[in-house]
Amino acid sequence: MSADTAQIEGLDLVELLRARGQRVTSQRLVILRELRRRRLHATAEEILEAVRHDLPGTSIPTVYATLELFVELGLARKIDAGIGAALYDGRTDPHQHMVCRECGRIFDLDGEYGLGSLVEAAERSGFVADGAELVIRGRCADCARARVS
Amino acid sequence: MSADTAQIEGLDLVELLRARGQRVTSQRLVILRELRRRRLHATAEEILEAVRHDLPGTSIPTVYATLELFVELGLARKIDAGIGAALYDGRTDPHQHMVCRECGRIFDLDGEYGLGSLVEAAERSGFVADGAELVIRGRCADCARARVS
DNA sequence: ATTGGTGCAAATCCTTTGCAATAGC
DNA sequence: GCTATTGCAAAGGATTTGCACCAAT
Repeated sequence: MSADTAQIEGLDLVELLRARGQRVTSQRLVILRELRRRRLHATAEEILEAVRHDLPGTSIPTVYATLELFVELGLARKIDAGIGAALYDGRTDPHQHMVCRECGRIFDLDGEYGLGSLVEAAERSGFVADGAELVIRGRCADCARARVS
Repeated sequence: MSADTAQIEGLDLVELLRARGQRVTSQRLVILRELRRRRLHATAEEILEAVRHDLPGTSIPTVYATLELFVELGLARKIDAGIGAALYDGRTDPHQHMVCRECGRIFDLDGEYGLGSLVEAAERSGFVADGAELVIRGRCADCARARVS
């Protein structure tokens, strides 16, 4: 992997890895770039597919390991949307998710709103929270419209 | 299955099934009773284990089908806690869940708190919500204590 | 008598593991 | 050179499917 690729594409990642004494590999750089390029959340399989062009021969265990590493590093979120596979999300700012029961698409819901008070209630019970993930289910605007007409 | 079992154990279930033209089977009655007896949420496998005494020969596909039916009927909630298996919860009143990253136990968090405003925000975007499930992750009181000392 | 439910076995899907080869440090 | 990472193949675990039999209506 060339030095300039690292400098252009994955500055924070390189720093984080160095700080932990972990290695900077092309798989890690390319997978992070792909994750960030997407607007929508992706499954490990989708990332593998997308990355195949730049990194032929990449394997699915590597994709899983890399995505889990990113979650640990705070570079990604793992979303359990209740569709078969886990989704990985390059957005790390506070936002939640809406899953359409009909078309299966997943939408972002920006902002924190009242989530804080639930987490506070959790902490009042002695639980030390370090993450909260809300999944709202229902029908997306498109599917709701189609159903009425 | 005897008539009185149905009357004692599963009144609402019987009515719901009749209304939909579905059959009242001993599996459905026993699995619902078991789900309601538990305080903690159970996996399909745990329900199967617990039900084996009253219903020898019950199969895991039946347990899954029955639990999914209950979710559809509003008699149970399915919780995707991010531990391998799905959990089924006989409590249907509003409450959320806390998952301990260390011991893996799952705790109830009662009340609605601010969840409503997030769901309202979802609806403002055109999404028609019919369910919301929050999973808070972190360390439970016991594990947090053990770690400090 | 009909046909919806069930049990069984096997398939499928997602994710993880073991191990030899490779590449980053 | 040392050892973390990788790729491969295979295992593992959860859930679903296909189909013949049974039991509720």
